[in-house]
Amino acid sequence: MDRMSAYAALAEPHRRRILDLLRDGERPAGDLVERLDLSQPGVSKHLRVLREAGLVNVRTDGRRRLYSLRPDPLVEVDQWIAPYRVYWSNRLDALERHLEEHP
Amino acid sequence: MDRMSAYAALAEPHRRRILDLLRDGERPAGDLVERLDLSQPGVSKHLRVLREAGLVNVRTDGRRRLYSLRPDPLVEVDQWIAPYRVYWSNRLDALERHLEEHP
DNA sequence: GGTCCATATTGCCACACGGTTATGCGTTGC
DNA sequence: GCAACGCATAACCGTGTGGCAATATGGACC
Repeated sequence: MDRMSAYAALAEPHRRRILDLLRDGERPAGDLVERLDLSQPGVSKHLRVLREAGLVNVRTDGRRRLYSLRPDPLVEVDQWIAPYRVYWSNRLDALERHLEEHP
Repeated sequence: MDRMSAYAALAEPHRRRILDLLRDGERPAGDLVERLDLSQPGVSKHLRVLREAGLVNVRTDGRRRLYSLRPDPLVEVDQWIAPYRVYWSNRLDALERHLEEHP
């Protein structure tokens, strides 16, 4: 298994859910297992993918492992989408102009 | 094959490249084949995925098929990322404050 | 040291993905 | 009609993914 891109990491719904949960702050892995309706090893595997994609940080605290968000790769994705934002806002502008001229 | 989510569709680099090319406007499939270093059926398969994910439109023009961008699913992705934008801009603010207070 | 707790890793499996070559199918132009 | 074009689909294949149960690892507590 070689490292997965941020885009590929985001393709999996459970992984997006994990990131959403981490927006509230650092959480131990077990916390995530409780809310994900997925086996513990399943969650652990997804966490590994997110780690390798650079989307999360881990910190060991006693026997727990605390995960937190590391948004850098998301910034990259956001930058990829940015030009499309321009694209669709232009189309909305065009629509508005159309509606103004043909009410 | 059941329908692929926009996120999953974006996981494939060739497909992102196709969308990038379509930002310049409508293009026939063959045009995309030329620039993708991929067999014609390969491109065709990716176009099918993009169609089923709602990311592109097709229009038949004689024996060509013209593809164009349909950004709606990207808007959804953008909306998913939006809260993270807040997240990392807060972190940047915090960094700035830190630097101001400890120059 | 031994036991329990929290998490990671392994082994296994069904299945989907991405690629290729070969083929089908509608359209155009002679 | 028929040959060539443009593209889609079919058939096939190696590889990766995502799920689970079982096991290993490592810290905490007695």
